[in-house]
Amino acid sequence: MRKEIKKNATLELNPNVSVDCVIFGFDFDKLNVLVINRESVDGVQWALPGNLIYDDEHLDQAANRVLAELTGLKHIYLEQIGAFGDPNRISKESDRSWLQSIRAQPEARVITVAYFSLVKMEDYQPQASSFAKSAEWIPVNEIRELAFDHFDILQTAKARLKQMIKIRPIGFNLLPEKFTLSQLHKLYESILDKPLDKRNFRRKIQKLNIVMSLEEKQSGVPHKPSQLFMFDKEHYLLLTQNGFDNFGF
Amino acid sequence: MRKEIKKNATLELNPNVSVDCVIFGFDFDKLNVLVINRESVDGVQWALPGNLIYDDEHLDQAANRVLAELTGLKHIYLEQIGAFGDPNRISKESDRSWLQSIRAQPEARVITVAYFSLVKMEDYQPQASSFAKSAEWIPVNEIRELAFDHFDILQTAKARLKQMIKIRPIGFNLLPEKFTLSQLHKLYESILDKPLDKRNFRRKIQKLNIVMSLEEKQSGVPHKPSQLFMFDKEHYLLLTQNGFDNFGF
DNA sequence: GCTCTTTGTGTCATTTTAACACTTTCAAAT
DNA sequence: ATTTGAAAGTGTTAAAATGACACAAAGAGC
Repeated sequence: MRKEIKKNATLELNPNVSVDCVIFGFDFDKLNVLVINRESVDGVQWALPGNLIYDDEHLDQAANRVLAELTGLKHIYLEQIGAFGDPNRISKESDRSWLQSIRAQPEARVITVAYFSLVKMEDYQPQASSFAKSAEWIPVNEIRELAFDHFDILQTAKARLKQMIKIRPIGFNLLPEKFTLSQLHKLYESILDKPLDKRNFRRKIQKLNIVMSLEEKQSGVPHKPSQLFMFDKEHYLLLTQNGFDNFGF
Repeated sequence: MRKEIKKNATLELNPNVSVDCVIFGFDFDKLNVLVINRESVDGVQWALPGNLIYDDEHLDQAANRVLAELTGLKHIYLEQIGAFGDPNRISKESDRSWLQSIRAQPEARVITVAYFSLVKMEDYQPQASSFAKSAEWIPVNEIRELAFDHFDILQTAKARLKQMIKIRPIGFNLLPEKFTLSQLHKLYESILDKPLDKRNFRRKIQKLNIVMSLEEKQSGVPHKPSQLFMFDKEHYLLLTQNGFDNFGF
């Protein structure tokens, strides 16, 4: 027997299963990811927010709890990416020594279940929170290395996001409630990682009827102020009822 | 400490992590799934082939091993669907009692990592193998219940398959090397669960250049014999190099 | 040679796509 | 007041893709 059977396992960590979260944000220019940093011998090392689950906890709940504990972000919809479980995932020495310092069983085989989400960066400024020292937005394209297998997880998350945005209007989660078509345009270009013709993009979005234009314009900008739009959830739901699941980008 | 730390964990099962496999087959008429059956108090109960992983084993390897052990199927490409881990997944009494009979720690919290694959049914006839008594093809649409959370897993696998076939030519894995366009057509209809116009379907497939027609026809059929085709991998790879990832169904 | 069954094929009207450039509006600077 | 810079906003056209639709051809079995 490898572990004792407890009838009441509440509040007991499961040493074999963790969750990690890939949180994307958009600064109107490029995609960012929320990472936490830890000190290591050779400087700062970034990691995705993640930790072991409790034995009686739903995976989805665990992801939400861990994210909140490490970054303060609460009540966001996390979607599962998949499980990552290379038995040799702890290959770097810095990972090993860090685990020694935080885990009761640093040598245990861990498989991790990864989640991703898209949030409005304006809603979450790590600088302003009590977690300021540990959580940080980093442009996705600048990341070269992360702890454990987190870099792999990030790549998978990017690919999944790219796939998903062609199928569901998740992009709107990255923008404020009121946004301009240019912002939306830039967002799609960032995620799909290719240029999209401005006029064709606008035409397509407007034809789909998934945005509604407000009576309001940008102000204070040193150029022609843009019309503001909102995501039109109702029209989108109508679309899906006819089996719509392809935005055609 | 919940379990002892072993330096050499080889051949030791990890009580918290299992894998389950959803294997789809196509009988030229409808989709089928490979299930194993177990005896229970109230008759026969079907389950997906699955079991605990070893502590030092890659998840993907574990899935292949378990599948081979339970069904004899080897060397097939399994793609991960995701992790399923409701702490209450063992809700049915029959599940509980079955676990008692096969697991060292029947009460342990298990999260399972699900995989799916598509195979040619002709390549695998459970009746003919030594596993005949336990493995069986069942039409997907006739399945109403499975052990544990396997029914959920199956639904997720179906949805994933539907998504995937619009993006990658995985359907060909379900057909023999030489097939007719009608078979391919029926396959797409089965997976997408909607009728597709025959002529438009054929036009699209042929325009994409992903099938090549052979010099060979069906024979022995009591009607006009059909041209045989093969999947044209080379042309498909060319397509992907231009970023092609949408078959437009 | 008749019947049954499935294969295989073409057109047309409509919609969608991709490519492409110039004017408008505002704030800031002069 | 005028200029400048910067992004917003807008339309046409040719080519391609889509969806709807019906009948002749080929073989096996009787």
